Amino acid sequence: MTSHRLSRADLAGPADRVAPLLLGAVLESGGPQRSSGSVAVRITEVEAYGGVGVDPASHAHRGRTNRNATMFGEPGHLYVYFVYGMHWCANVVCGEASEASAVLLRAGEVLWGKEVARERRGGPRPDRELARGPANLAVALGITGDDSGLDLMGDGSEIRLRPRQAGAAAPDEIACGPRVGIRHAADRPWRWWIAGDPTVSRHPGVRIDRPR
DNA sequence: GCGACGATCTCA
DNA sequence: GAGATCGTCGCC
Repeated sequence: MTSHRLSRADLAGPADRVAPLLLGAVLESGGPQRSSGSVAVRITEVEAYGGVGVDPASHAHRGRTNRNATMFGEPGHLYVYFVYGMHWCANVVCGEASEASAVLLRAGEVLWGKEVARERRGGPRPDRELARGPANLAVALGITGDDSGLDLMGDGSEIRLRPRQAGAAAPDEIACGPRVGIRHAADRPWRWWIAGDPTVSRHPGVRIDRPR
């Protein structure tokens, strides 16, 4: 246990180095800690996305646009984008400002605020599924496009990022593999997750589709 | 201005 | 295996 806040400097490294550091970190949304309405998620699965020109799978690959503008800003800010006409996905901006890299938060374990999260997910659901998958994680935390650009490192921020506790998610418990759902640079092993954690969205080689 | 497609999820 | 559903971006 530590009161050390994850610093902006910690996030200023390259996405593929920052990403595994975020495993075990806690993202909290809403009012004061553990007050009603507040939801906290321990991050269990992430993906790194590089910046301009270096990562064909990244939104920033072709340069700055209106949508990805937040990625070009300070590390430690929240980048939220809309996909498939219905889902929001949350990222932590990292790297040096203007580098435009980010870490997609793919899954987490809801630590508190489970009932709020369950309501937002729209009905009865096992705890481990409350924030499993990037779109579901955003729903559980109540994150939408309105939150894009928020400073996650600010004490008074609506959404806050806290470092993982000492000892949690030790390196030998971290697994990595290819990113999910992308076409370009699909072989780059830039997805990290906490090995064996039931809240991770997909495990390699494990079929999660229901059998027909 | 238009059209194709996507860092997904759910149900069958 | 496919549908839901719409903002974004590249290209005409």
